[in-house]
Amino acid sequence: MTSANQVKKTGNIRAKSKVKILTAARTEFVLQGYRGATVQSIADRAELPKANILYYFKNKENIYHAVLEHTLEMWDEGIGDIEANEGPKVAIEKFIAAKVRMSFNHPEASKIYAMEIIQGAQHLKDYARTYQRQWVREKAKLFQQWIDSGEMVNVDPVHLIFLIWSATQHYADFETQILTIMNRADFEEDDVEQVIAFLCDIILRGCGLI
Amino acid sequence: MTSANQVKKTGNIRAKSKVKILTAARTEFVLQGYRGATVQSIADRAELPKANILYYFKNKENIYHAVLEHTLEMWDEGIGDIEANEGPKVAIEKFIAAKVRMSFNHPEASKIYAMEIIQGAQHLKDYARTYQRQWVREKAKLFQQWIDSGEMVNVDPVHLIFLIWSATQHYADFETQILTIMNRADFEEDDVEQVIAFLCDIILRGCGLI
DNA sequence: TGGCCACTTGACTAGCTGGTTAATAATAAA
DNA sequence: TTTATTATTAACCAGCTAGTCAAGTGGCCA
Repeated sequence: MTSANQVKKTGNIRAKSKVKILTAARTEFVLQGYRGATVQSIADRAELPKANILYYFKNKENIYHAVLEHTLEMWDEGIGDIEANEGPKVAIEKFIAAKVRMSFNHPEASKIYAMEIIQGAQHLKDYARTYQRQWVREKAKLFQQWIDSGEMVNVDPVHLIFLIWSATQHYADFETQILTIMNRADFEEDDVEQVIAFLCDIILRGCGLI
Repeated sequence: MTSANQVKKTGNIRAKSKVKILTAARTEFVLQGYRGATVQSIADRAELPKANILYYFKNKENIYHAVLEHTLEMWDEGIGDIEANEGPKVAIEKFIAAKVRMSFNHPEASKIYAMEIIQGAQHLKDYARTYQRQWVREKAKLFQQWIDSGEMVNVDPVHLIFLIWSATQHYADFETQILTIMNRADFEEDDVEQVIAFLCDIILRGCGLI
């Protein structure tokens, strides 16, 4: 009741400020890391006084948790879904395309997630981890069925999932390196589709699906 | 002359202390990031007083640079060499094997490097970047020749290099996630060879080399 | 033995950090 | 308008930060 009223009364200012802060915080955490991003630097980027930041989030860790939670939601959506009834070829194609698009559209989300894992997933909740384990097991079982029925070559399904994750996320996480090597300032529209085409081509052939 | 004398006279203490410090610093930078790793925390891990750390390295940035330089050397060695006269199959096999072994044997080096790139390669020297660009161009040309001579399928050589980098480094950088999903505490001897076999299998087939 | 010089280290400091407070302003409800 | 709630922000603080310094220790060569 109270909270419902609050949403109606003050939801606008609250919601807008929170978005502003979280957007600034996300960038700052990517650029400087958890410890390197200061409340002041987030405030500067959000163009708000520091005390205002701490009015909406009671401390720095809270800001980070909010950013991380949002990131996990995106990861969850972007992971796509490997559906059983489509057969391996279409399923893998869809999966790769979804993950590549995620990487190009939301590189910051991928970067935050990557840094969190690299540093030992200290802030990641247990449920997020066990959830992933279940997801991988479930999808691996699906791949195994396709292998058993001879629809695809015998490759380790779990490592196949790792391969697709790494290859697709790489374009977000290592953006800087890739752009340097390709001698470009930014990615362009075409790049996304080109990467999808390349990865589908080589991985599908690798799975004996071409 | 002076420096040569210094090496003879005091090289042992100096060298030993520096190694001790850099080892502690590498771990601390991976765990906490650049800003999160404090000189005090490095000192504690190295079991030396803080002032002693700053006797050997004049400031924190210097420590980080030394760690980064060492990391780049390893990356350089571990990158293996793609040799022209061996043909694509053997060349790719060797390349994959070298990079996977690097990831399993020196995950911290890979992690430091990854974090540096993700955060925008702020500390990476220009020469390191242009060097990599040249390396990729050179090797891409080699792949292109194999493609032109019909020895392998027509896939984008630059993206192929990215694919191999990402897939191999993933086992170092995302160690935590992979172990969680595989429900294991540590990697074992067999894992290395299994990963090499998996990646060679799928990528070589993807390149039309099996 | 004595003297030189690399090394060691406790004590110190200026500046920044996350976080609090209290006084004020804006907004909305009555 | 009056009143209650939410939002804003300057000023402040205790603790930590990187880095300095100066007084000392210990090894090595003549």
